[in-house]
Amino acid sequence: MTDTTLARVTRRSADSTREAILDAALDVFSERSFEGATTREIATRAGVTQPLLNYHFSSKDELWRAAVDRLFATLNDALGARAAGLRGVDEVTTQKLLVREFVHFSARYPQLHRIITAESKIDGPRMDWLVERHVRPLYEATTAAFARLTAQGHLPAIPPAHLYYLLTGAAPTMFVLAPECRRLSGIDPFADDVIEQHADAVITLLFGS
Amino acid sequence: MTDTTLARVTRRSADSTREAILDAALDVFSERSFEGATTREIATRAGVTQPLLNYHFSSKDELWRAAVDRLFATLNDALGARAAGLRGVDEVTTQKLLVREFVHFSARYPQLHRIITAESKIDGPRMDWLVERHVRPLYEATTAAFARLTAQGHLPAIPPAHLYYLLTGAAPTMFVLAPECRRLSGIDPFADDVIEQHADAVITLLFGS
DNA sequence: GCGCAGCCTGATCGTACGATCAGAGTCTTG
DNA sequence: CAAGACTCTGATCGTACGATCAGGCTGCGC
Repeated sequence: MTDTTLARVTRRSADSTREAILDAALDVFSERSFEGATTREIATRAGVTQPLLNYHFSSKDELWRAAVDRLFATLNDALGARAAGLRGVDEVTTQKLLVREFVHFSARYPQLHRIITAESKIDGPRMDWLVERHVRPLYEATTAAFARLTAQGHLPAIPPAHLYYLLTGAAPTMFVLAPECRRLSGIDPFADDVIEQHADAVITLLFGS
Repeated sequence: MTDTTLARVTRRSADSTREAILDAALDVFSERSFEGATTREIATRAGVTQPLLNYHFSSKDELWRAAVDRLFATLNDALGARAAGLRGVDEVTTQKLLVREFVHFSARYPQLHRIITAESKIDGPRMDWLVERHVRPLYEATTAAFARLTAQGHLPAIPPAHLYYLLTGAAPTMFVLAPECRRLSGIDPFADDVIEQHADAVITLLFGS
């Protein structure tokens, strides 16, 4: 038992270091973009030394991919769990609640949209990877649902691709620009009631109620 | 006359160099963010050598400010001219057309939102400058108009600050993520009819028609 | 047409970047 | 308890950054 415990402690220590690095990497990459982020700042925020990043991840590029992978896994878990709990519910209600979940996730992890925005500006290899590996599945599922809802008259007659970019623009921007928002309006976008109000607003805009 | 002409030619040559540098700077800053943009790449795109940037602009920081100043001047000119042409028209129609103008501007200069997004992520000195100098006047004017239209029942009952971030998120995102959009949907967001369709969509969402 | 001011370039400065490497410390295994 | 693997650090590599500086070129004013 002693051995197992100690083994666990050791392994957990290494794993928690990896997690701390990924947390810090996600923050710094989302704040400074890939080129502007420095491995030294990520290391400092994670409370480790800079060469350790190259020990756990072979390069800055791979660290970025690992951080993004984990973020999208969290998103897919959240949306998947929400959808699983709504089995049998009609599609309009389901989609409204999924949009609400998406707004909440955007508030919890504004890094998602910061990173997508930063990378999608240029047609680089990281954008290739990001779009094909993570964004496309979400895009296909979302636009398919939008097309069905529009056909049923539950959404305005707007092409699905446009609706997709209206949603992915409208939902997270207040949280992505949170420092600006606080300064301009005095509102803290991350307050629970503000998040809820924003989700209401997005749903009202899209579904009309 | 010869003297004047020649003097003008000389001066215009220098001015056009400045303009070329500002054009390139706007592109590179918007693509790579401030830290990720290199003065060498800006110089290359402008067709000049790198030290020339420090000749015309004292530092990378000041070059950034000059490029942003010019961009916001263009935006304010566009919105001002549109509003001036609508004197006497009722406010609902005016605001719809201003939103349309804003969508068109976002398509013409996606750099605006790329830069705002990049800088507003962190509370740095450039964000201070950007918000107080350029964003706040637009925010105040927009939210004031939204409050009036909501009171008159022309906009859904959503707090003006939320409406502001819904608009500034929904309108430009398709153009900001243009490379991604092309890849995901095959649609070129910068095609004239797509821009028009997107403007229609934004207005439909906000005003319900 | 000569000198001078304005526009621009090549060379180079100090600094900070990502990455590498040898080795220290720690814990498991035999 | 000795050997070895895993985790982590300090020192340092070559490179690319922003900025500076001395000097060349062009074209106008005297």
